[in-house]
Amino acid sequence: MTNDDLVQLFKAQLFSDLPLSVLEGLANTGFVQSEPVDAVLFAQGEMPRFLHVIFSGRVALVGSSAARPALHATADRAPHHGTREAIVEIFKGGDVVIAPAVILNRPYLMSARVIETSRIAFLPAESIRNLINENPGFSRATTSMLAEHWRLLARQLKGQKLRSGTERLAAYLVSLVARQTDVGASVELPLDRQTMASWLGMSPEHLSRSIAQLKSLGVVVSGRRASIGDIDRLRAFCLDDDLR
Amino acid sequence: MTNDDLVQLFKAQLFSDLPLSVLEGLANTGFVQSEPVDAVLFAQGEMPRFLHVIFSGRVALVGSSAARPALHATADRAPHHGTREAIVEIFKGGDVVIAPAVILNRPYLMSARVIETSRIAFLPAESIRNLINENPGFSRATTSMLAEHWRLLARQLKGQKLRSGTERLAAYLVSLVARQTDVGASVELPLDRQTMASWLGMSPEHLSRSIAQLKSLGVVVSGRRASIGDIDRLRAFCLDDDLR
DNA sequence: CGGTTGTTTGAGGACGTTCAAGTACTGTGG
DNA sequence: CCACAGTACTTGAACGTCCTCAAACAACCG
Repeated sequence: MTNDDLVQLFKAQLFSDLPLSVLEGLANTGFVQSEPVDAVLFAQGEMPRFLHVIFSGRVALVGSSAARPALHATADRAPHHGTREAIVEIFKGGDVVIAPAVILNRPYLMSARVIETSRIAFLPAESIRNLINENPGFSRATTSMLAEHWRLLARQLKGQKLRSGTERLAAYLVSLVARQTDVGASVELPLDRQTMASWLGMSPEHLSRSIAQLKSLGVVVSGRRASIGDIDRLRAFCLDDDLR
Repeated sequence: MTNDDLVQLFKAQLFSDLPLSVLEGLANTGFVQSEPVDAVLFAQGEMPRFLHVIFSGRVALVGSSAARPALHATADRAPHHGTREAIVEIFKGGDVVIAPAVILNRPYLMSARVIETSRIAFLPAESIRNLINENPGFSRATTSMLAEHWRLLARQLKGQKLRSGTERLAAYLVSLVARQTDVGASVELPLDRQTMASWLGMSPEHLSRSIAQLKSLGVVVSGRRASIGDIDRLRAFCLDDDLR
């Protein structure tokens, strides 16, 4: 691992309180690698071997299951794909990809797939578990991170249960704007439509129509740019009681 | 807090590694109380004042939002309720009710409502945060607990995104059977239909119909008893790849 | 026994998906 | 630069799922 990599690692929230010597020790047990789109970091059911720290790019957590056996079993008419998939979470630079499985040393509940070329550090699961046991500061940092992540998921689940598809899209746009520092109206969408649809929990077609619907609220989306006429109207529409 | 309460506290996973003296200290900062059905432990948006440990009974985490403003604004026809609600998680004896907000000292994302008369310990948030900082063992225990909880939610979210309502019901029944030690066919449903429906993310009416659908798979539900003819068939139906 | 509450059933409608076709957008080789 | 894929996105129509509203039952409690 180069010195530059060490700096990157340091920048990740989780490691930023670690004394340099400890961080170096940790870094030496791992390695850094570039991963192309569609690379699979790990698959649902596998035992975790590494904790993945994303330096740049984006990685999606994907849940999948076999396509349904059909209630009124109509013979074996195998459809073209055979699996249903849904993106459950998306991680980006500075994030750590699912500590829970690593910490508990239990099989992954989901797969991780690179959706934007990424540089990723692979830290051996064992090193991480040891560090948690031996370094109280790191243990506390982990606690905070997990608590944050829990809240992310909880917010997701809440949205999934009580917002419609179009409302979720609106909420997503609002969250993008919030993250941007630039004042107002125009945001860059970091995801393509397919990914976005899966992440928002709807079909790509429906996403398209949802976008069309939001036009009546002054939102225009074209390619990867979204311009928002009146953010407050959007906020009202998606029932944004989002708490930090 | 009585001695008996102390034992109960000790039984909760989270505290079972704590030295008795420390546990006593913690217990002395808090109190125990019985709460009737419909009691609200805390509301969405509030700052956490206590960590709640459930000794017995059941508590639901409820997300809520104002009812939608309607896209094609058809005047102000206020419906009878005005809020949409969804149960996001259900906790029972031995569980700790949402550590994340307490740990991070941030407003609750959801409300907690008692759905079955409960005995609950209230431990001051401040005591918990101090304990995490001062006691590495407790910090580690917290880490494990949060990791577990993350996985619970992740499983939920996954199910929500790629299972149909009826499939979720089937999965729920399967999970109930798994938890039971008694061999086979009959399970007691711990929730009433309303709560169950909300928890499974559907309307009570739809739950009713889903139950009816499962009859063709050999499941008979009547009142609070469900008898399952062939568990493996159920498992297959709901695409049960559930990993522990 | 009537009132209250909780579950079921039925009909109609909203939301969302699928399949199929059409329309950009991209890069490639001529 | 243009024609040509190939891919992504949009649009349309038909269907399914799930929700709402209203009414019928059922069970419980005074």
